[in-house]
Amino acid sequence: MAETSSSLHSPAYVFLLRAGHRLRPLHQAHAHIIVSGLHRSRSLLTKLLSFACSAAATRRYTLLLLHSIPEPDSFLFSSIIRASSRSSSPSSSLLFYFLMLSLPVPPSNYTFTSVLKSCADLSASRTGISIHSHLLVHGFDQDSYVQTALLVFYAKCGDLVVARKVFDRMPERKVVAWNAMISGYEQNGIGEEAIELFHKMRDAGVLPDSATMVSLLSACAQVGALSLGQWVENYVMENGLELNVVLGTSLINMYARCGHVRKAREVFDMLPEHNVIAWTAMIAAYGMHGHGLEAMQLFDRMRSEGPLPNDVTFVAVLSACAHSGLVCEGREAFESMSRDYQLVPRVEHHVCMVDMYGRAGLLDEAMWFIRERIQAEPGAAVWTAMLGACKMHKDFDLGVEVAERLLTIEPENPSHYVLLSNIYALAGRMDRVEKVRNVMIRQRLKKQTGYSLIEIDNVPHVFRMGDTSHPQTMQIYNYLEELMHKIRNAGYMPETDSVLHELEEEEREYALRFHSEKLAIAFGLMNAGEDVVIRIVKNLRMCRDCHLAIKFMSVIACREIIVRDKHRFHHFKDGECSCKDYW
DNA sequence: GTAGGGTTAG
Repeated sequence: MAETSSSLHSPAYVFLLRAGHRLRPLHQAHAHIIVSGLHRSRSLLTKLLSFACSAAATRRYTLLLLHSIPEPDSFLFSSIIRASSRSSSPSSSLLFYFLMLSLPVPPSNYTFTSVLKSCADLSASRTGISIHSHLLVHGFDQDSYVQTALLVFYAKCGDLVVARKVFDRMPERKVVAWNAMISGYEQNGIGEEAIELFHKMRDAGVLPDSATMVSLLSACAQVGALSLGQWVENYVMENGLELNVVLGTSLINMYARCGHVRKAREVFDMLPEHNVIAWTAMIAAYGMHGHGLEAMQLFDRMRSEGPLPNDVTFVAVLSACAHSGLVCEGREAFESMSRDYQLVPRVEHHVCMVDMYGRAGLLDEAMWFIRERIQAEPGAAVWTAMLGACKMHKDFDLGVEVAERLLTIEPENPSHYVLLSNIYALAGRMDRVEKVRNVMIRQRLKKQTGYSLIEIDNVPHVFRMGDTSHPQTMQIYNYLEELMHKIRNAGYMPETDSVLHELEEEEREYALRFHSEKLAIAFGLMNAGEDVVIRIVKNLRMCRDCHLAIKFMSVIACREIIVRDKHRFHHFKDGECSCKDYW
């Protein structure tokens, strides 16, 4: 095919560049290329095709274009595969890849990085695994770019063991490879591993960059590692890493999830630019701390001076309303979503609405919403929210009905059984409680075990219920006994409801007194400085009894106690909780 | 022309 050096200086090329990713101008540029007699220029056609792929032009058009080119080469295929892998329909790149193989045109290392990225983004695990074997056949398994793409593919598909294998076998690990592995752990909810790998990275003498810090902060947010998060902020400042909107958002999220809403807001105000993700993160931050009014104020400001809210923003807004009892505001936001922003409510939004009505005690409204406003068959998440409401407001009949429906939808989920047995217990149906427990034992369903984490002098300590592994165990239990005695004298009465059947059989003897958050608080009161706020991170929801006990503890110990549970924050102070018992 | 980064319900 004729290639003239002039084709890249031709007016047609300028025309093409100007067209960019817009479809109609691309058609015009195509016409221009033909009219100027440059339709044999491979570089121009490659560029045109790549633009067409990024524009997610109709597949018909791109295929037509492709077929009009005689003997397309490896470079051309790699270009369009890369362009499609970054477009809104990455599956096209798989199509082009298999077309390439069938011709056959030999793939290159560039081909594999792109096509693996598509598999990762599509979670196309079977296809990705077969492509793994292709790249072995073509001898690209030692290419560090291909290896990193492969690692990311396995991590995105959730196979961290294989991802780690790829990582460990890399002869040379640059910062990008470390970042990919750290991010992989974090994205899969294994924040501890992400943090551990970060320490290994430092030991290996690899200098972290901004992307490392973003993933690391997410990991800190996940596990509640405040001191490491603060270290990261320091590092960023001292090493002159630019506080851009991505890094800033990660920092906001870390502070919010580690209990420091005010610091989160400071970072938000510091950012040079605010996109929809940064706004959403800050609204969510207020929401999870029960600061519904602040969340709504910020949302109003966003509507008047910020970017357009997206569906994630509305999840944050509705959740904030739900956790603060802002029913009218929430209802209006829900309507506004489709009316003003043409956003289609998804399951998450429905769940928030049901949760919002439910928490507020408007169980009829919640049921009405499920019946009338949800088009398809409501999923398990919606019923879980409904069940939570029944439990909170002690509507046992409805609760049992809902729980049984949940079990038919997701019979393999142990937490539904726990909820159902709780509802039966609250309703006094002990016979049913035993039945449910037996089903669980027969099916070997085990509920998650709870733990609580507290940092003292930047060192994290983890406690589990009835934990005796800590070196200070004796002192902690003695201290806790004494504390429980004091709060009983102050008027605390154990909420025995909560003892029932949240526990496995052998754990019952520990009952309520030694739930992990109580152990962590006792340990914190013993070891933290006088005026230090006690901060606990718990992986499950708190039970009613702990919630009540901690209110008393905040008075007796004269201390502010902040607990993050599975869903939100509780700030205990002077005998009250910021959630206003609204959780 | 190649690999890695932030927000969301229960």
